[in-house]
Amino acid sequence: MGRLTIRDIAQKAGVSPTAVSFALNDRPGISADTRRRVREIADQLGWMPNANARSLSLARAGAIGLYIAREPSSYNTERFFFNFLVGLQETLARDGYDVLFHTGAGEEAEIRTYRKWWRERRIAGVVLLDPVAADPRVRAVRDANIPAVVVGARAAGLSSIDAGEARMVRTLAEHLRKQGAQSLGYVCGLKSLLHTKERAQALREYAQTYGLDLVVQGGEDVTEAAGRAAVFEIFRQESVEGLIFDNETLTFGGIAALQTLGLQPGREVLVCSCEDSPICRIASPSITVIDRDPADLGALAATLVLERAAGGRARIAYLPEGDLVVRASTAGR
Amino acid sequence: MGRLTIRDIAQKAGVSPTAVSFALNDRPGISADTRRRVREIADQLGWMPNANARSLSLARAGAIGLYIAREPSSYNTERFFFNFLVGLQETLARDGYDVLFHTGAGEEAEIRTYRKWWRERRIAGVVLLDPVAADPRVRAVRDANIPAVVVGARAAGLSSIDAGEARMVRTLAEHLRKQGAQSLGYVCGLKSLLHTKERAQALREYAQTYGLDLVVQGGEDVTEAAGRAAVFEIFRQESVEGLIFDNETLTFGGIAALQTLGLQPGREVLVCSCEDSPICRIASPSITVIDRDPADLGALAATLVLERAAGGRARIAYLPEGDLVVRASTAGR
DNA sequence: CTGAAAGCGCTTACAG
DNA sequence: CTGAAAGCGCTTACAG
Repeated sequence: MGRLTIRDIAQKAGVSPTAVSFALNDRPGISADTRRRVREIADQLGWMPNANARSLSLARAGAIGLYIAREPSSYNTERFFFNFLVGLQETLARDGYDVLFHTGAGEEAEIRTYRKWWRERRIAGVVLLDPVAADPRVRAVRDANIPAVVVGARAAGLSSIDAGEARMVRTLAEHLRKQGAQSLGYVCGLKSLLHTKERAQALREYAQTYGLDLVVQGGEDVTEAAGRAAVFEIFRQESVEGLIFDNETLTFGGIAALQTLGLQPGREVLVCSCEDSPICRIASPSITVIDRDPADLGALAATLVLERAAGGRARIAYLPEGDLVVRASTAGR
Repeated sequence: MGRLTIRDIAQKAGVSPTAVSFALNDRPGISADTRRRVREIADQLGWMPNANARSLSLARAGAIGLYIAREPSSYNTERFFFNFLVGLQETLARDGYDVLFHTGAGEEAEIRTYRKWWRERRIAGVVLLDPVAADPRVRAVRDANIPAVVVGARAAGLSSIDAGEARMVRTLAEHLRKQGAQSLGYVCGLKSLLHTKERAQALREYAQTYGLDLVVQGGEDVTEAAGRAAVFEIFRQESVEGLIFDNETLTFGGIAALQTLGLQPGREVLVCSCEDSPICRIASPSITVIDRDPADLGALAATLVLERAAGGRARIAYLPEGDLVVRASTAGR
């Protein structure tokens, strides 16, 4: 049974390969009886269509590309990427698509990879993560006509997901203010990322509206060392009463810094994170967060990119707002 | 240029498609001049071989399957799976292979998926994670003749990786004993997993050799709640001086429990984890661990499965021993 | 309702 | 050194 093909089934059923193909693909023009017989034989023999032959005939690529162009240090702790990948994969699978997943060095390699995948007819589209200003990837995929969805930024001609960054940090800032913080610090991860800029901008507007002080720090890295350094830097200049961190890794670095400075997180300085993770529940103090499952974002990205690959118009989708989960780190002053 | 093929290049170069194929694949029988001209035209036109046509012709599957059959709760915090995946992918890529990655429900679905992938000629082999006793997957892949590597257990006829579990927990136990612990607790994750059994067995032997007390707890789950519950259970029965946790998630749950019990981790009770993660560095107390990068394990798995897929004999590989990283959580009694 | 034939884009013996 | 032909395993107009 090494090389089981449609011909073998045809022979055994006493019909032509064409008939087998039609029967197995539920196309009209086959008698119910023949259809059933063919099906039974195929099942019994354990036949499954050769994926390459099928894709070649149909001129259909069976995967969506996902390329993560970050240093390992920046996804070591964050649960984001893996959960995103899982959500993406599971939703793609419902339509019979797989994810073609690579990690590697920056932008140029990423663009080269997309082009290669596309020309080799391996992908039906791509999902772009971590958009930056004037993102060269956007132009590259548009020029190459690769269906794409951008996660977290709009781009003319491509589908995109608005993850509600501004709204999210506003929710956190509002919470901190109501808990008594009159001055805020925002510790960001990579300032080249658009979502970082959006968050900073939204916080500036919020601070202005309510007459709060705001200082923005960090932006070079997403390690805990970066979080720690940012907090030291903030408190070298002035004393803030509430801190917002881009993710859990930065948050834990920041908390360590506060403790070194002799400031009690959760009372003297309120702390919250834009990214949840189980570790935020069990840390002490436990961390106030916005609860969004990256898998939902991945699922939404899957839906959008498949729509686009199927010829649908580019559109913007909105990620539902996450819940504010209040924990000990913002217990109050 | 929508559908660029070998014929187009042939036409432009004034040779036959055969010649193009030979030139591009570095096969003998083509003049150096023709070869160069064909290459130039292909590059200039941006031609890349259609992956499906190529695989179909060569009867070569271009991917290795990886299926993770765990609940999301058990990979949320652990960095293991994602880092393993990255290491696997990067090493496979060097030989032009991709990883076909799925997550999903248990055993039966996993086996069904392997069979399907194999019959569809999508994979050249599989990597089996989380082996259990009398693992039905081992039999399934062996019966189906699917080249496979088992990560963490030996299986006749399949390649496997010995990750040195026994040695690792012995190193930790030795460290705890030297820091003054006379009684040990081992908090395991899923007791169905073989590596859990190996660790427990090695610890029992070690305890016997040195006349230490040993209690084994947990085994139902790998959440922080499970870690907490296990520690409460241990101290309800007796008082141990050193604790070994299967991973960082359990560790943090256990630390929370110790604090609730009024026991100071790192002094009254020494704590260490079999799995490192950046969070272990910045927690307080920071956690003593064995430092092994799951990406290395993934890379080794890639090497083994490709060897096997290429017709090599099944063999056992040994993961190099990780370093003991001593931190505050075992400062001493 | 069914079959013979061509095609998807490659690779590879087989003649020249 | 080079080309015409067959084949990989499917799908799909096109005749009957």
